[in-house]
Amino acid sequence: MASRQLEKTYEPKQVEERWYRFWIDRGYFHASTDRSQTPYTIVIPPPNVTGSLHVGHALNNSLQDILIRWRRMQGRNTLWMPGTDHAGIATQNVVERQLMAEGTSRETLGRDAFIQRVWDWKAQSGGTIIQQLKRLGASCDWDRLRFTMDEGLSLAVREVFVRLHEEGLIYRGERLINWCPRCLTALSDIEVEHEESAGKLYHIYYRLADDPQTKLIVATTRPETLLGDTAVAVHPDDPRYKHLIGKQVRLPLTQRTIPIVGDPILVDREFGTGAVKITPAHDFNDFEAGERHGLPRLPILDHQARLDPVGLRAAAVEQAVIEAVELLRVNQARPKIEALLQERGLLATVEAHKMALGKCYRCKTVVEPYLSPQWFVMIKPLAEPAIQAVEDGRIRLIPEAWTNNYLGWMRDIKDWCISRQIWWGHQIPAWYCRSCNADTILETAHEGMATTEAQALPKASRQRVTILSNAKPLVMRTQPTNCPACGGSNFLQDPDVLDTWFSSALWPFSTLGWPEQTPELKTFYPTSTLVTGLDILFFWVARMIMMGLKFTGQVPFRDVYIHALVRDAEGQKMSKSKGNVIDPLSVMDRYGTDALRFTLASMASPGRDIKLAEERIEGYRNFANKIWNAARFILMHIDGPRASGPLADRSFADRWIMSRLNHTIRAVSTSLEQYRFDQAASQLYQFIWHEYCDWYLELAKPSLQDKESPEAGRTRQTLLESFETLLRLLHPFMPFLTEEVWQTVPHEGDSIVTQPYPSPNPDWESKDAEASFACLEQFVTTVRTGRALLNYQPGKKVTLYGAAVGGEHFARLRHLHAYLEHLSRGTVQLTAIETWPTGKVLRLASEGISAGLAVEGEVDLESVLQKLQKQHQENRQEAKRIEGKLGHAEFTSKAPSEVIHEHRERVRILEQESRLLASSETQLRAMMPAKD
RNA sequence: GGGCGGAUAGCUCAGUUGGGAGAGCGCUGCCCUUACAAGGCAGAGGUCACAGGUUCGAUCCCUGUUCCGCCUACCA
Repeated sequence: MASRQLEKTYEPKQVEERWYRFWIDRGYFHASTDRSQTPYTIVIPPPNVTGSLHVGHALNNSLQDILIRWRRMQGRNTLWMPGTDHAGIATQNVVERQLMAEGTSRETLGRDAFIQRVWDWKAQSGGTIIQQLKRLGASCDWDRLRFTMDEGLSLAVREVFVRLHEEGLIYRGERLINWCPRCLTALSDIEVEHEESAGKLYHIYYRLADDPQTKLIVATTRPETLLGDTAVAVHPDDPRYKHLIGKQVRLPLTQRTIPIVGDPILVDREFGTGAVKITPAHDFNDFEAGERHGLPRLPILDHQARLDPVGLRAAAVEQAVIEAVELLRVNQARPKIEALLQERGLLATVEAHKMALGKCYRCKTVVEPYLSPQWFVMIKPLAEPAIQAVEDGRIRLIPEAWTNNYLGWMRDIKDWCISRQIWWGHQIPAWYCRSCNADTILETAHEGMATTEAQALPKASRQRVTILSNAKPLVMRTQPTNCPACGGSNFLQDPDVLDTWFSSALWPFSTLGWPEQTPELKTFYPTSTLVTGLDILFFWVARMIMMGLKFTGQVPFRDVYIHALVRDAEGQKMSKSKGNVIDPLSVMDRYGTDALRFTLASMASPGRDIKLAEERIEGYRNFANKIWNAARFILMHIDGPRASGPLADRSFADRWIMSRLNHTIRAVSTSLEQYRFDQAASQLYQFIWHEYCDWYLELAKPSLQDKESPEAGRTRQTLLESFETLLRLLHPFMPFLTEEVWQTVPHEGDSIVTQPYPSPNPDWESKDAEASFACLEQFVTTVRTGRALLNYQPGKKVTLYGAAVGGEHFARLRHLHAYLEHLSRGTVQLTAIETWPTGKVLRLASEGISAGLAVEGEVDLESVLQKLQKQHQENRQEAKRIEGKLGHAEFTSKAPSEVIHEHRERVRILEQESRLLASSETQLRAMMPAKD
């Protein structure tokens, strides 16, 4: 029966969807707790449910899929746990935009209806990225798909919250936190991005209260906040100012006087004027300085970062000033304040000043330090074991260079603000008894509410609830029925939700059923490897380690592979606004999924960002096509008997390719074990294209094409055996192509997905065949160079001569005589150089192998001669260099003997080549018409 | 300010017990040779950023300099 024939080019689109469905239908990706094989587990970094696949996802998930498919083929019980993240702020924004387009708002809908809207949205659009991951070939166990807001995961969140609270590791308090005045919520420290920007440094006069002639100059970048100053600090050892400590200054634009305090921590004597204003309600350092000196906090900004009239009045700001700046945003108020100071002659100088501005990582709005009651995780006790786990190697970061980064951050970690003033997310499981907290729960819709805490709530919210920091929460797994203090049953649940990363931190065990001790948890936890980008090392990885250790007593994963960031071809970060985004979906459409995956793998070098250019993808598309065509060739020649038998009985070509295949299997396996996806990819590429296709298939042709050949049966056997094996070796990288091709060639089993991954076989190794190949390659390449020089047509039969330095190489050439004639397309005479004709032969040499080509017809002898001369010159230079080294007594006495021997051998070969080239030149000259 | 990484062919990057500088893409020439023009064959192209040091010998190890990234930080 004739084998199936393939189309001339590989068309990925036609095969990808078909095979993916086949794999899913057969349940190949499903992990089971019943299997006895060693588990291998990866939990996916859950993409935002609002997300759609970008090239960073493509990289991240391609690498995970390579690992998972590799381990699955190795026979491990593999689980790749998929899922998505509810992405609090991002998702809420998406749905709010929809509402806005409909002319409504979440406030109009109310909390419950709004949350229902988000769920509706998720049901309709939240599966986008999951479908896209499937297109990428991701072999996740989709039966186990999880979402951070699922019931089970939410249960885990409440459990963790309650337990941490019971241990005193979660607390509520009024602190300065980072506040985004656009998202109207608190952010954790790491959600603030610092960006250098040009600002101004204002020097302002503060007059002494009892001696207005004496002025202190205070430097600030934020003059508008002076309205909330409660002190001025100088260094206690500063001779310029220390006598002023304890005195009062008049605070400009207000009716207040404030003290001068000495503070060695806050004040840097070298900077500015050496005198600094203290605004405890609007600056982190000042907050701490305020604590040290017992200063009051006067908030003067509202939740939208506008100058708040209530706060300004409370700060005794002059009425005229209030009228000038009230309800202006900070950046609008600043010039007004500057002008007012100028008018009154209180502005000394203004100079340009570079500073790092904190911005919201989601919306890039400048964040404000903002005083409000929030929930925090006391992090030091959790960080300590997480540091230990990495220090003692229970968790390995790869590349290792990130370890110090991690440790440094963990050792200096600050308490984690986990409450967010949004609706979409895990609402904090804390309830307040209304009767016991009658004084601390404020429920007015009053616009100009005076307290700072009231301002923490979105202004637009009609049902304003403010829970003061001294309210008494009941933290419980479920809503309490009766107040333990008063027996009352009227409760208010804390309106805040948790930071999305709080639930993500539980991902490796919450997805496996924790807090239940499920079979899944017992089988698959701790997980094996986490694959992630550096950008969420602190957001996610560090927190998973802390929570995993705290609640399971085990590390959540053993290896953390940190991959690079994908940039555009110019090295710019990809962003929609720059328009330099490479869309992986479009890439898959045009070049095929396998080409994209292989490209990303090949560029995943450790410690370096990936600059992705489309030409690279095209190159690997061509690679896929090359394999496709190799398959076509094989299918054309496969019909006929196959003779299996010991490798020793097979041809030189067969033994050589099996030896190289074995070498490649070993190399690829080692690379994968070390997470060197780039190396593995290039080893595969090199072997398949430049050894298997370029040489082996050519070497195999004579026996395949000759019906009489006694070799044919054995060659067909090797051809198939090697090809089927390399398909399996390649499968984790190019799953679709390999399945498609594998199904057309003879094989055992239903799918390549579940076939064993190749392992090295020492019987395949043949040093002898590899040594022979080196001789063959030298000879053939040299002949080809000569043919190109002489401008011979590729098909032209040529008379050739061959020789070698050393009997061993010469014997190998003799043994390979038929191959030499086939590949160099000519008749080859292997005899000592001395016996070659003395005229009309172009003599060339390389690495001790010599080749002669009969010169016939019209030939541009001049250019051939030039080429020879150049080569000869290089030869002499190299020989001189090496002889120079050998001439130094220090070298010959100190260098290892192998090195010296190697040098001598090289000189010997160079000498031989030199003689050959010289005689070749002489001959060429003799053939050329004499000049003049 | 602190920390980390990088600088190798036109471009993107490999390159460990220190000993003849590599790949892919691009470029040049020849070729539609019955698997593949998304291809074949051949070729050109490098003071391995700079300056010192260690060594018989340095792209590799050490020191310093310059430039470029990234992370991190409260210099008002």
